[in-house]
Amino acid sequence: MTTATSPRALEHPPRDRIRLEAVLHALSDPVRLRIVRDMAREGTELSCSYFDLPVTKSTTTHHFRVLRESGVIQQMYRGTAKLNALRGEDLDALFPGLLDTVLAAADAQAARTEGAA
Amino acid sequence: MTTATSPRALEHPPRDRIRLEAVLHALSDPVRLRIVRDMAREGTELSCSYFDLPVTKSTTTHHFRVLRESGVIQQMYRGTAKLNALRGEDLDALFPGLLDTVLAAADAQAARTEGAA
DNA sequence: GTCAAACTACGAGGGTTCTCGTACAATGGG
DNA sequence: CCCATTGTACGAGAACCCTCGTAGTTTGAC
Repeated sequence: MTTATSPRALEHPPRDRIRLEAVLHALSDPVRLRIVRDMAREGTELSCSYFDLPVTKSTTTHHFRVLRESGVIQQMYRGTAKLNALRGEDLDALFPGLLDTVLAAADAQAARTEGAA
Repeated sequence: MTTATSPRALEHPPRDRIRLEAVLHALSDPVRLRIVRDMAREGTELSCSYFDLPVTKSTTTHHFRVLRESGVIQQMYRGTAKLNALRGEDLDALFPGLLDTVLAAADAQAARTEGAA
């Protein structure tokens, strides 16, 4: 039984322990990069079930955990759902422009591959 | 026996086959990120033996191959040495600003960790 | 209390990665 | 030709990662 104030706690790295290598690794997986792109496009907190990913729910949980433990996203429970948000401020303070540049690169690559289809 | 024009050929992905995920993955390893930072700092072609890495030569060869096959660097033989250069133009054409942003992020992180020492 | 929805935990399989040691090839100098 | 230098190839071990299925937990609705 957990305390009433934080029913289910989730471990997040503090800002000063976010490592660039871990962020790059988190973003180097196609499924996770897609998740991050979706989150950036919507701009608001999204539940895990919002995403229509080509993997099972178990694998989805795994990817969200990698994103959280690397410091890319923040997660919090709300009822049975789990809300996800990009840690844009933290990332921009540590690595200015990195997230935006990667997102732009992903958009550019998507435009190229879609255009070739 | 190879042709005289290209004594030892090395496979490089053409520009349009460089994938963002592969680039991010290549940069997500500490040893490789360090190699890329050194290359960017020197700005000129460097031989593999220039780098003083905390791994054996075999492992060094492995990391340079990952960098080459992901499209981050270009390699060519020159005598017994092998010269390495960043594919800055290709990367910038595909993913504008990505390399510089990652390098700046790596510098920022290095400054923080060194400052704390 | 019962039930469905949302997500997690655990374990496992299969693949990839990082690392190394040893043995080998290619080049250039004496 | 002999040899030092530079890097490669191959194999192997340990670790990690992505994926899944099954079973379980937490929450909110009825």
